[in-house]
Amino acid sequence: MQTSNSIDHFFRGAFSVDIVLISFHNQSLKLLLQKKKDLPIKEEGGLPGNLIDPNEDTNSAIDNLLLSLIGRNDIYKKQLRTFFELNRHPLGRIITFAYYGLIAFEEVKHINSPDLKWVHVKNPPDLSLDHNHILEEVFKRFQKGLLRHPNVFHLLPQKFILSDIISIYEQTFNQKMDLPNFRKMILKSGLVEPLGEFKTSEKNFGRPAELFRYVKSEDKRKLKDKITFKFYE
Amino acid sequence: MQTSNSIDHFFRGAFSVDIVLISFHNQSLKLLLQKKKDLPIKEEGGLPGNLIDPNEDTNSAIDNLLLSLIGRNDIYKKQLRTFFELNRHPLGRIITFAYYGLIAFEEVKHINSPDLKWVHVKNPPDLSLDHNHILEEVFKRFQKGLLRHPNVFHLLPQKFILSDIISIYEQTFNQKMDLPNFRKMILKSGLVEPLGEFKTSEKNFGRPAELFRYVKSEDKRKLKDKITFKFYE
DNA sequence: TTACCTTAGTGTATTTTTTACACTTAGCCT
DNA sequence: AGGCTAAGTGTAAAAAATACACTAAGGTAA
Repeated sequence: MQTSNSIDHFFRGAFSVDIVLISFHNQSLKLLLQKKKDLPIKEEGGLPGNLIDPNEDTNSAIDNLLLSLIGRNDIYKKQLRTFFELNRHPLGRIITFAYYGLIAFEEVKHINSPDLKWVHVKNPPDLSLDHNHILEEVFKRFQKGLLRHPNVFHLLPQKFILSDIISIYEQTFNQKMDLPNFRKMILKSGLVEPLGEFKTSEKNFGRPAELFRYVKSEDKRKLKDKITFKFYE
Repeated sequence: MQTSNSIDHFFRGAFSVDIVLISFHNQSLKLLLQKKKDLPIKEEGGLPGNLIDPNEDTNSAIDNLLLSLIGRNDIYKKQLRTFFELNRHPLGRIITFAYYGLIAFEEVKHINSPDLKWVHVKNPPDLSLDHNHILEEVFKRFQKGLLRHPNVFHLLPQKFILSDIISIYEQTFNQKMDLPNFRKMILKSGLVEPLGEFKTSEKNFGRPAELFRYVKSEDKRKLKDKITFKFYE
């Protein structure tokens, strides 16, 4: 601790928010990237982000960022951790709050800015600053989230088919799942409800799949410790 | 984003580290508190902490803090999250990195500073700033850690008895555990090894318990998804 | 010495959950 | 009609979690 006349010395840091926005489209997990012109950065851009005004609340900073990106901020989002390495930013000591957000692609498919681009989450280009590192870390948390919480549903439209869920899990964890057993599990969990409507696949073959909707459980607490997907191999 | 001539505006924040240091002594979970004189604070003190120099790495800040508190920094510790509410600190915008550390009591029982005090972790006094809130959050993470990782062992001496483990879990989760089944579980996990030595309880009655030691598993990865203690009632 | 209290530790039968995998169904295509 | 594909059902076996009776090793007190 310092005496009060040197205390100003400590107030020389800045904050930012960055978001890993994930969506699911065409059977693949997407990530939103943004080109930035006003920083010494790589061509491809990086994670969307903004500096935070010292008088601005962090939550309002992420809300404003989302608003500017996709026109809304009522999506599923979560602050994951802070990146604070001393030299992560060329402008000085900037620590960043990394968020991730999940959104159904149909909600954002209209956005059309030359600065924004969806890429496959599993092989992103070189990103600016330490954003590849941030992405990596956040992706791990995304994985954990999928294992312990009913987060998939934020990536799916209102009406979805069970094999979309399976597809997301298989992609996220790079593993094949056993269809019959997954089905029983998800059905037994009470998280989904069949709608009696069916949908033929885009490829136009195979048995049409039934559509389901997500049922929010009254008892989230129980859920958290109950949902434990397990994979083999 | 701002133009470069106004960028200084953003560099007005400070950082600190705070630690929730937990130990286990006399069948109860303890927490280390520190009295601070140089801040507008409550009598009882708060979590031990320090401001971080803008040029100092966060990890080195926590290491130095630990060194000053207990004379060593090679203990189990983990950065949990950042607390960043706008008005959490009267001196200005200070965000804090909250760590927790686990240590066997015998390693720290010698420390004897008038500023430091161990209290029962479950009913702490009023702490300065938002430290009660931080403690609450960190304690939740401590609980999760106990469920998913072999963290108990950091609270125990080299040689311990199985009922100490049980005691820690029962206290942490406020629940009675089934001794016989717990035993099978922990034994099957391969995390402990019997030493053939025995210890009569302090109360001097009941069958003497066997001493065990912790065996670090080669395969931590498997552990993480394997250990899932469950409680009843 | 014996009866009895306390805590440590074992054994086992039952229930529940997980896993493996064969089989059926519903569509389209040729 | 036969074959392909993907959706969906059924079931049996294996593994894990749970309940709980019982044995063991001390101490204390009559």
